[in-house]
Amino acid sequence: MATEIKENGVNKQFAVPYYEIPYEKFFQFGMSVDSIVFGYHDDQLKVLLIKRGAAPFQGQLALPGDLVYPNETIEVAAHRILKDLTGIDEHNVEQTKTYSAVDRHPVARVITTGVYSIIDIAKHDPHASAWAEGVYWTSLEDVPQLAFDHDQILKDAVDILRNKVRKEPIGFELLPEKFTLADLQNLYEALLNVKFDKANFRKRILSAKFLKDLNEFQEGVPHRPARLYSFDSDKYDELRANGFSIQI
Amino acid sequence: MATEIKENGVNKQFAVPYYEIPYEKFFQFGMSVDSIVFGYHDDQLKVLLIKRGAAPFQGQLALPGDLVYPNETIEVAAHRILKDLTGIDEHNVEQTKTYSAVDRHPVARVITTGVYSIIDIAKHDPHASAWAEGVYWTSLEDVPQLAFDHDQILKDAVDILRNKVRKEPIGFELLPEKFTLADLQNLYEALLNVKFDKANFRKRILSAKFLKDLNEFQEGVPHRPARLYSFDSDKYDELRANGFSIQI
DNA sequence: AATACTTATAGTCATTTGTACAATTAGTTC
DNA sequence: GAACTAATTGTACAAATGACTATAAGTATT
Repeated sequence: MATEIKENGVNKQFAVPYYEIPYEKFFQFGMSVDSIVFGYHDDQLKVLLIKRGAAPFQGQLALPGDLVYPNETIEVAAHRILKDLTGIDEHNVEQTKTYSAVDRHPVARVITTGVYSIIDIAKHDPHASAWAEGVYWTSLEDVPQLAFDHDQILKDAVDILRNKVRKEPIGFELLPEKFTLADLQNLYEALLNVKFDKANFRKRILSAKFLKDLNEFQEGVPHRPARLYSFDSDKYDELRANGFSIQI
Repeated sequence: MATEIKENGVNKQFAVPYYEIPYEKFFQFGMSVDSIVFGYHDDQLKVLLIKRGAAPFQGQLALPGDLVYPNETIEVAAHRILKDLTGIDEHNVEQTKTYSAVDRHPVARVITTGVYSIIDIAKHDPHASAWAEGVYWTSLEDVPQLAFDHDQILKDAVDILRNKVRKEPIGFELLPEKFTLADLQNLYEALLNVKFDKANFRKRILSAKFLKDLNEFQEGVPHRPARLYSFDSDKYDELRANGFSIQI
């Protein structure tokens, strides 16, 4: 290891020789994370927006997001921030893209990473807290102009979600433990904003073999009760390990 | 717009009320970019590595990357840095992921975004400059342990590249203006590390209709000369606009 | 208790796509 | 001209897709 030159406890040798810009300037970025939380309920796909209660863009709708703490990863920050602003706790996030336009934040140089997740609206009860003045589940077609570059961030996230959904079982956590094929079809139709033929959807899903037939049936419906299934994640992992991938 | 509280020219109202951590601490991130440059030549897929001539990880192989300037986007920085370190100028980059583990950089808090591109090895002549002590085209299977978390960054990039390649025409800039179907097949085989049946590959590609038949033929080959094609980007854009997507 | 109504599920069938492989073609080299 | 190499075309069967019909199993209505 080469000799280390330390200043304020920070080794700067690796950067110094090649830049004319003062060293400190390289370490003045703010990092933020913006969550695209998709929600599903009653066959509808929505996105969670907050009303900003602080400048900039005070009063305007935005994706829930904020600055990353110095000792956090993006993913940890996403979890904390979403909980702070909306009370929503549990969610598995995945990155979309990182946005670094120099003027994307009107106040400081802030680079942001988008992360998305899908949750069951019925299982969560968001409420505005911290500097959020309101939280709203909004249908995609009703989303108004958002703060910052959040329009673009949301658009990109929708694209990524729809691509993902077609390639692997996603969103089983959005259905009850036991669900019917019609439930599953409704979920996919809401996520993708398309309609499938019922008979063919059934064939395709069943041929993928990651559903467990529970040999139970719906009750209390005013028509022929449907068969209940559950998601067989062991089977799915096994299929996946063998390089298998479905196509919806 | 709410009243703005400025300090050192920076509006801090939006952050201050909710954090116990001093404001400045949120703006001490370093941002870097690491380029995964895939190269193609002689039916081989390689990745461009540099030997680090500065701490940390001095002497070790790494992806070419460095800190983003305060006035640059990630993409602009990627271009500049790759040129500085290797002399490679033109390349279209796309993001892979952003890495934010708190200790991923041993010296400072640096978040990095991966970007990848594919270039024709024959058309570029990389040479080490700035703090790079060497530049190497390395076959994927020969890549040693890399600096930082670059092993993971490279692995993720390969996955993303391979996914991408299967879904849209990519890498036509890696072939000469006029190429044969065998050339194209070799390219895909190198990128994906698989083998295709020649007859079936031909049928699939031609049915996608984004190749222009030039009605010209190879010359000087010791066997039946192959028909030459070029990539018809007008046709491709048209197909793409109609929601069309190929599957290799 | 028969009929209407609703949704689930099964089956049919023509079409397209995928895959393996054989056959033919068009050049060069010996 | 025969042998060789690789390009290209063709063929045959399997599998997947998609539109559609038929039947089943419940409840609600009369």
